[in-house]
Order: sequence, then C-alpha cells, then structure tokens
Amino acid sequence: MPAKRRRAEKAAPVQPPAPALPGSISPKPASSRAARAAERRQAIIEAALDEFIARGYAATRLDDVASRAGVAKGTIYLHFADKETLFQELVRTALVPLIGRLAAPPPPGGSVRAALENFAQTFAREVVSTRRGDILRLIVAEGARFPSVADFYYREVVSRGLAGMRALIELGIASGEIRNEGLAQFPQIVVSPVIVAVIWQGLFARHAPLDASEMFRVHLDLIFGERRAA
Amino acid sequence: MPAKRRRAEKAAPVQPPAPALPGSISPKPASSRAARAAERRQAIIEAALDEFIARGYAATRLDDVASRAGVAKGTIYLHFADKETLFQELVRTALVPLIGRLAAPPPPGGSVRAALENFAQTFAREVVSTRRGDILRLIVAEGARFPSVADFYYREVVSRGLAGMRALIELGIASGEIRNEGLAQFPQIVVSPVIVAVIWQGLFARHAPLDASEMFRVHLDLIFGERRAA
Amino acid sequence: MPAKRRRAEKAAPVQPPAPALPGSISPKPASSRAARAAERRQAIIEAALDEFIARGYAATRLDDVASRAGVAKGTIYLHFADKETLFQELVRTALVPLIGRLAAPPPPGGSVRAALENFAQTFAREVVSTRRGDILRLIVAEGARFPSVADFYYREVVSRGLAGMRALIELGIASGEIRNEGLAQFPQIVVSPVIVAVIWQGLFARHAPLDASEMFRVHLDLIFGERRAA
Amino acid sequence: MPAKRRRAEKAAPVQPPAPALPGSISPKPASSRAARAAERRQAIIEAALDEFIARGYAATRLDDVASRAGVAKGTIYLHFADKETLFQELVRTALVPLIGRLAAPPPPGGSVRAALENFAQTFAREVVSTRRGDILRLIVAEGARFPSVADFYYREVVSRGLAGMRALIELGIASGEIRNEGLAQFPQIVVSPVIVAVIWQGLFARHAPLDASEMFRVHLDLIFGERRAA
DNA sequence: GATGAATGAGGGTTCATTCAT
DNA sequence: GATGAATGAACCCTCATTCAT
Repeated sequence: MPAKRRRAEKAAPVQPPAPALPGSISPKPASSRAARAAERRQAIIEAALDEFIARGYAATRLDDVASRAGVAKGTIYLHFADKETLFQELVRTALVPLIGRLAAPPPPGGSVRAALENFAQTFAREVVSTRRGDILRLIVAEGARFPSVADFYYREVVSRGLAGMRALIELGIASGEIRNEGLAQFPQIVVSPVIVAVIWQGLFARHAPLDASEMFRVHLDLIFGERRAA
Repeated sequence: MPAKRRRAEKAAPVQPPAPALPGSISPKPASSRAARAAERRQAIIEAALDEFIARGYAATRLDDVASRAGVAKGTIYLHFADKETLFQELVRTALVPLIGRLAAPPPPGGSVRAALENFAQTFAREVVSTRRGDILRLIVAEGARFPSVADFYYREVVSRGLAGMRALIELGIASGEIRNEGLAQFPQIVVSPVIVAVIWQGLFARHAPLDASEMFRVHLDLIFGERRAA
Repeated sequence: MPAKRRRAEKAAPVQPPAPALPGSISPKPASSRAARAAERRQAIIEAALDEFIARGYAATRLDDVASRAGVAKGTIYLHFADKETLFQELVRTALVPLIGRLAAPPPPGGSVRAALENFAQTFAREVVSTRRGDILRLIVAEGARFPSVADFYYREVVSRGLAGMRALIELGIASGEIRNEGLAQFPQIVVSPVIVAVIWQGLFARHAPLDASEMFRVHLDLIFGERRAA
Repeated sequence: MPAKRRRAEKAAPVQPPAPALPGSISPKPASSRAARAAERRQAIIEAALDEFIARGYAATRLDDVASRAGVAKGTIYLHFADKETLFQELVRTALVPLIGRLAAPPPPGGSVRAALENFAQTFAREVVSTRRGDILRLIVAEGARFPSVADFYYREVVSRGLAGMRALIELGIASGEIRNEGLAQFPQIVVSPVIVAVIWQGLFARHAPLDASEMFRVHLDLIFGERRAA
C-alpha cells in the first residue's frame, strides 16, 4: 500500500517484466543502429508506462523502469533528458493512438446515434478496462502536477475530441435525433459517463463491478430521448 | 557526480506557508493542553491536505507539512504514526463533512427535479472550485495506490451517495418525472457531469473555463426530458 | 535482533515492566518528600538497568526507561543530568552490593580451598545466571566506551577483588595448600573461569548449557593439585 | 528546546580516517571492475570494523564508515543490504582467519604441553593486543543482541576450538602429561585466561598492564602440575 | 552506444532534551 | 516537584543522475 517503498523488498513487480529481449539473436537481425535504438526507446517507454501507471510519477523508480525494459539504467538517459522528460514524452507517445481513433469516424450517412453507439461501445471495449484506461487515469492523477502534460492532453485529445463530439451533436440536433439543444454547448455531458467508467474501473471495480457498456446505452437513451426495449 | 533532485515541475511552496505565529508568547494562553493539542493536530491536517493536494502523496515532504503547520517535524509523529497514516486519516477527516451533506435531504414534498437541481447547484458552488473539489481529485489521483482510502471512500461516500441518488431516481420514475427507467440501475449517470466538472476544474480550467452550473442544468434537462425555457 | 528499533513496534518489553507503583496509597504512606524522591530515583535506576542490560547503552530509549519506572520522561532529568550520567551512576549503584560481598570472608581459620570453594559456589549461585551476571556483562560490553565506568569498576571491584584473591593465594602458598607460587602474581587465573562462565551464560547458554559450579570445582582441583574423587 | 546529541564519551573520530586516495585520477588504473569492487567492499568492511569496535553497533554511523572507507554513503548499500547485514557479514568475514588458525596443528609427535604453550603464545602475540582481540571483544559485547552472530561464533569458533582443545587434553591425559581428568569435560578452563586477557586488555590495560604471555605460562604450569624453573 | 557502479542530496523516522503547565 | 508535548539534530536508507569503462 505505501506508494514509496523501503528496502529492496521489490514489492513484487507490477506485472512480470517483459522477457529480456533475446539479445544476440534479435528478432530483427537486419535492423540498423537506428532501428535498434528506436526499439530500445520504445521498450523504455512501455516499461515506464507500466511503472508510472502502477505507482504514479513520484514513486516510480528508474531502476525498475530500466530492468523492466531490459536495459541499463544509464541507457534511459541516452534517450531522455531526465525522469520528467521521460514522463512527458511518454504521455505524448501513449496518446498518439488514442488521438487517431478520436478524430475518426464521423457518421457518413448513418444516424448520429449509431455513431455514438459505436463510439461508446468501442470505448467500453477498448479503453475502460485496458491499458488505454490506465493511461487516462494516469493523466487524471498526475496532470495537475504536470501542466505541460495537461496542456498537451487538452490540446491534442480533449479539445479535438470535444470538437468532434460537438459536431456530432449538432448533426443530431439538425437531424432531429437530439432534442436538447443545450447539449452542443456541453459535449462533456455526452462523454462524462465514459470518464466515470474509467475512474470507477480504477478505484471501485473491486467493490462493485460496473457494466460500462450497459451504462453507456442508458445514457444514450437519455440523450436520444428513447427508452430501451429491454 | 552529484545527483540533481527536482520534484515535479514546481519547486516553490504551493502557497506561502502560514506566517509563523506572531505572538511572542503563546497565541492562545487560555486554551487547555488538550485544546492546544487538538489545534495542532488540526493544523497538521490542514497543512498536509494542502501539500498532498498540491504535490500528491509521494512527492509531499513532511518537512513542508510541518513548517506549513507551524510545528516541528517530530510533532507530526505525536499525532500520526507515519506519513501513510497521516494521509489516510486526513482523507477520512476531510470526508466527514461531505458525508453529512450527502445523506442529506430527500425531497420532502417537492419535485425530484428540484432536489437534484439543488444538489447540482450546491455541488457547483461548494465543491467544484473549492477545497472539497481538491480532496475529490486527491482521492481520484491516489486512490488506486491506497486501497484503504478507496475502500473508505467507496463505503462512506460513493455507495451512500449512489444509494441516495438511486432512491431519488426511483421516486422520480414513480412520479413520472423521470421517463428513463434504466437510470435507476446507473445512478452514476446522474453524477457523472459532476465528476467531470471536478476533474476539468483541476486540469483544464486554465485552458477553457467550464460553467459547471450551466452544464448541470443541461444534464438535468436531459434526465427530465425537458428543455429549459431560458 | 536489530539493536535499534524502527517505529513504535515496541519490540516487546524485555520483562513485564514493574507494576506501576500503587500511586495514591503508597506502601510507605509516611514517607517524606525526600523519601519519595529517593524511591523514584531507585525505580529509575532499576528500570534503566533492565533496559541497558537488554539493549545496550546506545539502543536504550529513555522513554522505555521512564515507562518501565512508572515515571514521566522529564522526571529522569530531575535525578540525572543526562543519559550518560544515568548510565554511569547506575553502574556505580549496581556495583555497591557486589563490592560488599567481595571484600568479604577471608578464611578465619578454615582452609584456603574452603574459602575459594565457598567463593566459587556463591558466584555460581548468585551471579552467573542472575541479574548480577547481567551487570557484569553490561560492564564488559560497554566499559570500553565509558572509561569512567571501566575506571570505577577497576578501582572498586577489580583491584579490590584481585587484592583479596592474591592475599588468599599467598595464604594458600604459605600453608602449603597451593604449590604454584606464580599464581600470586596472577590472581586473574583463579577468577577467569568465573568470568568465562558469566560470558558463556550470556552468549552460548542456548547452544550448550554450562555447569559452572562443576567447572569451578575442576578448576580448584587444578589449583590445589587434587583430583576429584568422582 | 534544541536537543543536544552526544555519543558515548568520545565524539572525535576513533582514528583519523584513511587519507583520501591521493592520485588525481584512479589509484589503480590497471585493476578490473570486479577487482575495484572487491577492494571497495573490503575497504568498507575494514572501516566498519574499526567503527563498530570503537563505538559498538548502535552508536556507529554509516556516514563515518563511509568516509573512513573513502566511499560515498550510498556505496555501502551496493555491497550490504543494511547496517545489520553489514555487521553480521563483517563478523563472519573477520572470523574466517581465526577459524583457520583454530582448527590448526594438533601435536604431531611433540608434547601436549608444547602444543598448548605454542597456542598460548600465539594468542598472546597475535590476538590479545591486536585487531583480532578487538573483534573478540566486539562479539562479546554485541553477541547477546545479535543471536545470529553469537550462533555463528559458537558454531564456527567456539565449538570447534573447544573440540580441538578437548582432543588435546585427552591426549595429555592419555600420555600422563595431564593428571586432572575432569579437565576434558571443561576445555573452557584451559582457555579462560586467554579470554580474561583479551577483556583485560580492552578495559583495564590503561590501569594495570597485564603480561598475558606470562600469565598463560603460569596457568599451564597449573594444568601440567609443574612449577616453572624460572 | 551501453553499462551499472558510484555519488550524495534528500526524506522519513527516532529520540535525547527542554520547558510550559 | 512532576509531567509529557514539543523540538530538531541525527541517522538510516533511497534513488535520480553521472561517468569511467
């Protein structure tokens, strides 16, 4: 329970560290210097992400990151200026896939509800109980202490995501699917059960599992003014 | 060779620590021993709360807590067994006022919407941008690392709050105010914009201020199937 | 096992602390101020002796001494200037009874062997496995660090004891009981099994109990040139 | 208000710490990594031994050990898990040479007395007033607080030493050199002047120097029933 | 480039000592 | 006189960072 350890108790690695890269006979024997470097960098990022998620920024030890990544401690400093930079770059890197997905599918001709339904279920499946959710929680937990992280997240994820959501809402209002016009001002409302599900998963899943997928459906019913058949 | 230490992005004191107590002798010569002790304990809790909120658990130094509280470092240990205990007791203490408020007034004869409206506005006023919101964010940020804190919070706040909310929702369904019956299964939906507002306030207020009060209103419109006149 | 504790684990009191003095109804209701003070002083000394024996000088906490003595921590300082003074005075005090006994029974008309036999059995009975032995071990353990303690011990116990022993040896030589004349130069030889027994008791009794009484007898046989019947 | 700290009676460094390694670069550029590490480890052990001997376990500061060893504080932790482990490993290490010597030469064809004479003089010369004697005193002083140390010492030194001594005594009894048959039961008797000499050296040498060598001789006279010619 | 031993500034915790009550 | 809350100097141990190999 203590976020800061004492001694070399090791507190049991969060997850078994990735098997040490096979070493001499590497999976990409043809890889160039640069490619090897990029691989190492990526391994460090993965490892650091795991550790930061499990322990938070301050309680994470670069020693653990290094051994999880299968590199020496000094190697981290060949790729990142210091712990803070590692954290910030890692958040950026980790966010890229999320960003891609968010700017994604505006409803071609289909209904807005279908688009949101799709969005919600994707989220329920691919974020709430996955590594992506962990990243979200990490940002929520540490963002206040790392303005640059919060800034980046706001700029790259939040503002874009909300803009996309707003566009969708306006589409829905225009098409009559959505009756509440105020919603366009607060796209956050549409997303909020998603956020709550992510947080719930991190803090309370042990006590009371939450059927995120179903919750999202009820919420969409609210937005689209329908009552589920079930 | 020397290791340069840096903590998060901000090294400066979060707020100027309380000015050293001014009186040359004792500030409250009339208070009893026990009263003085209770005062000191409270001062420590206040100071620790500030520091934990500002830096997170692991990055908070008890040295800072002590000087902010105007006591010596050793004094903290007269009141709390260690840093972790301080943190946990502090969360408990800080939550008590919130708890009282939550078990609060079910709608006497008034409408459910009025009750929720009241709840939401109270929250917007007294939590989102206040110390209470900070505490919530602190729990969200550290809860995963402190199961006992998450447990306590779930037991004393979340489960009670949701039960109360569910009761209200069922009342609303019974009275016809609320049409979506699924809502009773997911009281979280009703609360989620509140959570989002609190988080937003902590991370993004700088970039885009959020009118929480107004957002809550729109959300209630959704729930009660109305569109505000305004 | 650690000689220095961590936390308030208390490491289990060495022996159950003496029952708190009955307080209001004291065993000596007529005792004067001064008598009460002397009692307290004595209680502190007893308690401190227990603790110093159990943990050594440096690892003993005055807190423990105070609670074992049933007084407040500050009270110790009314009787002793500081921890070191307490230790030194305590050794002096604890040694007084021993000293009396040592200057004791020169053989009136009886044989020297009888006198030594008596000395040895008294030692075996009243020192080796008792509190007095603990005190000896304490001095052996800490003496090097406290010259004044070693000085005092040498002056009051060792030199006197050896002088007495030498006188006895010379008596034995004169009477023909002891044949080895060199012994008078090294009375330590006569005493050495006693010292070894005390140390053995403290360190190795667990592994191999030592019949000190029997060992002393064999040693006397050596000195008096006899062979035991058994 | 301020607490004044004093340690035992001597605050000054026990001996001037080893002069900072002189060479501007590295003192032994040719030595391998592993060799350097072993050297450092050894330096730490030496330094720690000095400090533990001089101050006892609890009063020894790892800071002092580090600077005496010419390393940084953290370096100690690269070689030893903590202070207690350092202490225990150091005792083990320090004992190894003694052990070798003890299992040593039973009398080939020579007399038992010659063997014991040799043992005693070797002890007088190489232990009583040397570092080895300091180690013995350290064990006597701290053994009670460190069962594992006492155990190790008993197992590796005491029981072996006594077994060897008993064998020698039995040889002497068989050959008629030793008349007292009870001695075989208590080899401790033969060794006890040695122990006393070591302790005397540590505590009372200042007051009254002891000619250990001569004392041992007298004691052997006792055992072998002779009176020295001299 | 990669390594990991070495560094040393901290930070949590302890405890001898003081002093207002 | 007696108390015990308060103090703050130490001390053990950790870990980000450096740099010789």
